[in-house]
Amino acid sequence: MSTIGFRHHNHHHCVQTALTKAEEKCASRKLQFTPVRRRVLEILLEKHKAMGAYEILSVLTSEGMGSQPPVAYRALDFLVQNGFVHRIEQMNAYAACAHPTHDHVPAFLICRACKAVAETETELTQGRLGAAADTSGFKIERVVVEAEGLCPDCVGAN
Amino acid sequence: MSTIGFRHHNHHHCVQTALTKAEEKCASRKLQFTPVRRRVLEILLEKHKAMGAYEILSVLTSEGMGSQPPVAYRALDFLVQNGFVHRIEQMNAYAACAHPTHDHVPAFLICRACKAVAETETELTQGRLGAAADTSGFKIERVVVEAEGLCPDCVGAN
DNA sequence: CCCTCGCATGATATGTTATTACATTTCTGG
DNA sequence: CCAGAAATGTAATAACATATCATGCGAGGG
Repeated sequence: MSTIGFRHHNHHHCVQTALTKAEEKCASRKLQFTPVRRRVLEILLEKHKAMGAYEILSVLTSEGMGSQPPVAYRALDFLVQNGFVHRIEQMNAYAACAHPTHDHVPAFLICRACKAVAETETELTQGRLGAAADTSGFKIERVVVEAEGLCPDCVGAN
Repeated sequence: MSTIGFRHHNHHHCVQTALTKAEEKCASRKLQFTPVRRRVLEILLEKHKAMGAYEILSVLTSEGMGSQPPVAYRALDFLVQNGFVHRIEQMNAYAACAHPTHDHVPAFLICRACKAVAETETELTQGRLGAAADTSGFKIERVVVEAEGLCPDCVGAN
């Protein structure tokens, strides 16, 4: 899979596509794609950046969709749970999944200058970590892989 | 390097050794290994687990070494900066480094049941992530690799 | 010797992120 | 239509982290 996130593209189109896919996936799994959940995903897709829960909440509030933290956290939990959104641990923030149509182990490239986030993929049990887990008898269920550095634009700009 | 953390060992001995090493390293680099910094490292080494900043602070407080959050955070910053302690992003917690004598990229195995943490190593630019970075022109400076799952003890106990 | 500069600490306040708890409403399947 | 499950509304609070400014203290230069 190729990296997504540091390229220009037809954004309106990709937002619509992703929302439609999410709708279909929820329908087929009998999940409730409620207005708040839908709107939170849409906000993340539109912004195309990692956003904090309170940042998302403030958008919701300005639109009359709830003003208390649990509103945002519940929607985010649902979206993360179902693979539409990933949590970036390093930033305490959330970003729409770049390829939600298939199961995968996400890995991120995070620019420390402009905060852009690109998503790529990795394996659950990579080389050394997987080996270490095997050796010690540890059973890996989830991995967080997040690289911090400078994105192409910011490397140039210093 | 082997995984450390899910094995029994002479704990008093390893604490003392690590403290001595830290002392030496600070001396050689002209860093101030002050009482608070030393004690925070010692607390983490003794506990041999990831601890939150406020958990550490409460120990310090009970010993009369300061009671305000900045006391703990400053000491932790120093210890992290100098490679004596790692921050576990997923847990908002801190753990003493298992092999502080050489520079490395830490990777963690974190038990979701008992919260035990084992540290191993990885490369800055592993397989797919490194490839993705190269392709897109992203310059990786730091990586966070944290696996969550069940440690040998908890796999057995369910 | 003493000054001062850099670093560490003390202390207060505040900012940011996340959860608990409980009442109420809406949806879904039988 | 009803009962139970799922989602939402709302208030309060917990947990994690930083900004700011005052104070102490030790090493090196004058």
